[in-house]
Amino acid sequence: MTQSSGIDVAVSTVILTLRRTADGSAVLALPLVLRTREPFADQWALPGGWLTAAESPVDAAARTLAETTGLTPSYLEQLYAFGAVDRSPTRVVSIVYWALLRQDDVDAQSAAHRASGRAPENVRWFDLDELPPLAFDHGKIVDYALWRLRSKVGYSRVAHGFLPAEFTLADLREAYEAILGKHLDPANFRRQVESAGNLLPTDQFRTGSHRPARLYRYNTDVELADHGPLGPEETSTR
Amino acid sequence: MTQSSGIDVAVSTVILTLRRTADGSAVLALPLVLRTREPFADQWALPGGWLTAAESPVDAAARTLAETTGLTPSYLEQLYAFGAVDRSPTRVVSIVYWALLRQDDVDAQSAAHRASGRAPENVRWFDLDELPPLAFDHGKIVDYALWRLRSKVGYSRVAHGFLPAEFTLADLREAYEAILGKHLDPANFRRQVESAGNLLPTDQFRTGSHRPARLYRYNTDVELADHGPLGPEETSTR
DNA sequence: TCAAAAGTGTTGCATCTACACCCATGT
DNA sequence: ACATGGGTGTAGATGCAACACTTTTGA
Repeated sequence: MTQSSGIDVAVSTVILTLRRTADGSAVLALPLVLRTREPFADQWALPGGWLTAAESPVDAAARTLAETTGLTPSYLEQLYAFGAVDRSPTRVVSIVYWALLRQDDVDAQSAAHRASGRAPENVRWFDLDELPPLAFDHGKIVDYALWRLRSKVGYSRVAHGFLPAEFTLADLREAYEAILGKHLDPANFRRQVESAGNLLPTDQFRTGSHRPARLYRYNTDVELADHGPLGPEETSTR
Repeated sequence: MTQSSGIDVAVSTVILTLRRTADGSAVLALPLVLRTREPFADQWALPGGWLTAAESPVDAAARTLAETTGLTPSYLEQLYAFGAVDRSPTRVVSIVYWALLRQDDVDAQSAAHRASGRAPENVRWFDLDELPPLAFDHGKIVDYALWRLRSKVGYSRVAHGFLPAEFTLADLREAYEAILGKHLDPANFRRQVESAGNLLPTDQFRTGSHRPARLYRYNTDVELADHGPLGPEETSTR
């Protein structure tokens, strides 16, 4: 016997990464799924699925994320539980997560998909400034995820979730600039992140353009984000 | 036909207020409900109930809050959706809210209950430092609610949710001190809240002790808290 | 007149911002 | 050699913590 009969529980995820554009700049991008059935057939929606009896919401988010992109996120956190009565023709409560993917992971996976010819047909990546109209209340949900990302980038290390293991300060600054949508002073940016103490300088340098830039790693002793007393069971970082 | 069969959706709320202790200081307090049936019979738990098909989660939170305390909250916001498989013997996803009640509202309601003799038998208010062991994962949930309150008091006006319409700066500072658990410099506190521009001075003064203190009101043009792009449908303030 | 809280002034320290400047490399 | 991004130095503005000080009331 169920106590809240007639209410289904779904899990969806706003999956964000940085895409390198043709002109060399970086923009936020996310994958959407083309719906094949009603309601909202033939419209784009966030990846997700029903919560099953045997898995926790965060596991369901990771599972549907893997099914959509073939990848494991570098950051995954609950965003909000949406449950307005009229948000879907049937009564659905959606527990929504937001995730960050590493740029290089996405590139590798895209290349593998192209090579094998087995890329999922109904999944497409969209730049954030070219989003189509979304099914359900998913447009509002994406806005909220971006707001959370922008709020959190100021006081935590979430921006690192977009970058590979080793990166230059210019890479990191570019991620911040793409998230915040404004330019940052390279000199001041350097001092800020250095004094935060989360970065470990390596002996490697990236060459190729002009003066070589030192490569840094994360100090993995420090968590990617402060998630309060909930701990890593509820907010996964890699 | 349900898609996520066997999963029930519950709504619970961490309801916080400031209690005036015998020695004149202020402490955080919250109401708990003594469970009458299994699981966790005879243990204290957060107020709540099942989400019904016809109401949104925030409405359900406001409803169960009214049933428990007879009151309307001055602040109500979603905290987190808890859904670990093993958090209850049956599969339950709990959408948890946190709410603030005005001190004077609680006092008035308590007096009314005492006068009428109809106070709910199985509801009791506990000071935060004297909480009993809680049912389910509700102890962890209370910890998280406190963490959110303490994080949010720094950059928003949530502390005002504890106070009546007119209050002195000492009242407001006392609320901050109870939330943060430390003393604040009265001079610097005054300058901070004055420069924030959220307070409207009145012509009234509170007399009785020593030098009379000016009474202030909230500037209701400014929302109690910045809740991002979700808007007041999802986060209610009064 | 004295204790205590209300309210104001001031100083010093830390941080942020803007921008000038030097460094090292590919072309 | 020079353009370009990497990296350092520094002066001014801003914000905050600490604390001395004045004001106003009740007792």
